[in-house]
Amino acid sequence: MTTPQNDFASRVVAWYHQAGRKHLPWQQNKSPYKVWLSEIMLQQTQVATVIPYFERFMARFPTVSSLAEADTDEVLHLWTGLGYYARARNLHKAAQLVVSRHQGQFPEQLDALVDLPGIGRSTAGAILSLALGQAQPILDGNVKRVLARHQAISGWPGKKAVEQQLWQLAETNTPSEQTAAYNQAMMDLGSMICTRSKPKCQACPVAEDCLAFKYQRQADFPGKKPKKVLPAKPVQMLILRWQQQYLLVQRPMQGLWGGLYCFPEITPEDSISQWLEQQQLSYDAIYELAPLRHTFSHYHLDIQPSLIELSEAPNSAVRENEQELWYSLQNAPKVGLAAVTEKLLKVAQKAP
DNA sequence: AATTCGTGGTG
DNA sequence: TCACCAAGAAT
Repeated sequence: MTTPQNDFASRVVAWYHQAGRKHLPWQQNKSPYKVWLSEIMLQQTQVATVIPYFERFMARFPTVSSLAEADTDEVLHLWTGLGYYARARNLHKAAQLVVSRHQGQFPEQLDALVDLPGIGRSTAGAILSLALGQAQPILDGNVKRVLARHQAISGWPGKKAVEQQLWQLAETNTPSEQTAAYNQAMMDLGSMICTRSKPKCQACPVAEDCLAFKYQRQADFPGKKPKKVLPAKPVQMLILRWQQQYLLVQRPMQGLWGGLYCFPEITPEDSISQWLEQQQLSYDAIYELAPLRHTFSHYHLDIQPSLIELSEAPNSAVRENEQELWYSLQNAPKVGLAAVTEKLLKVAQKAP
């Protein structure tokens, strides 16, 4: 076992062996498949949130080929509540490409990995370094924070120039030996020590030459994203109930909640009774449920849900060319739902 | 290059 | 209650 050639890396690697995380589910019997799946789930998502999803996913799809053969609906079903559903759609496509293009084996070259949907440079670097021991740098949010503070890189990493500087640093700091330990250590340092608030610099192996620590300007790095006032979008959601089943309509694969099954939506100006008439649906009662605000990264969705008790069996599709289904909690079909849809289903179940 | 993609935890 | 944002990639 060779010691990393640069002093920064050797301190980081030594710290990893002493205090790094080694018992996460995707670190056991590491494989490119496990590392890939975990890296995709962990994008913009915290470890504690991911763990149960990862376990369920691995239990159902233990291999890349089993994932490739699955229905997209079932993949989205296992992703329900995790968010950023394009990750699941891309994961599924990439699995099929690994089978068709690479004979079921993960490619071991960076470019071939980046050519798969949902895999960018950092995720590719993580797969190659963590699972295969290749000397590839990574640059996730944790690494960005550690490097930005250590070298006092100013500016928001969302800016291309800042990102390029950080990649340059990542490349020069990443050792050619023990790269897996180094990369894992950098992520652990970022999430456990070099936290965004109240960093534990006393426990940091690279605090002695950290510029942010030297000047006590940890809060200044990395630069913050310019804040904007989120717009609010009002919408009515129609919860159509017939014999304890609820009408859900599949959304287009592109865009928000792509491929998920959601309640029909109308604008706040639209009349529910007119909409029902157009759909040739008759009803016993309409209950206006409590409004709720669901906040995305880029806007607030102000939802006015209405529970509509139908009075006779629905006979036709709500719209042509759209998948629809009648969902019951007792016999739930394996399709993808947004967190809000799940929440409203439970609310409706309790309502009269 | 700046936006678009979710959700739950945290202070 | 609410702003902030976490193991990014695609467009």
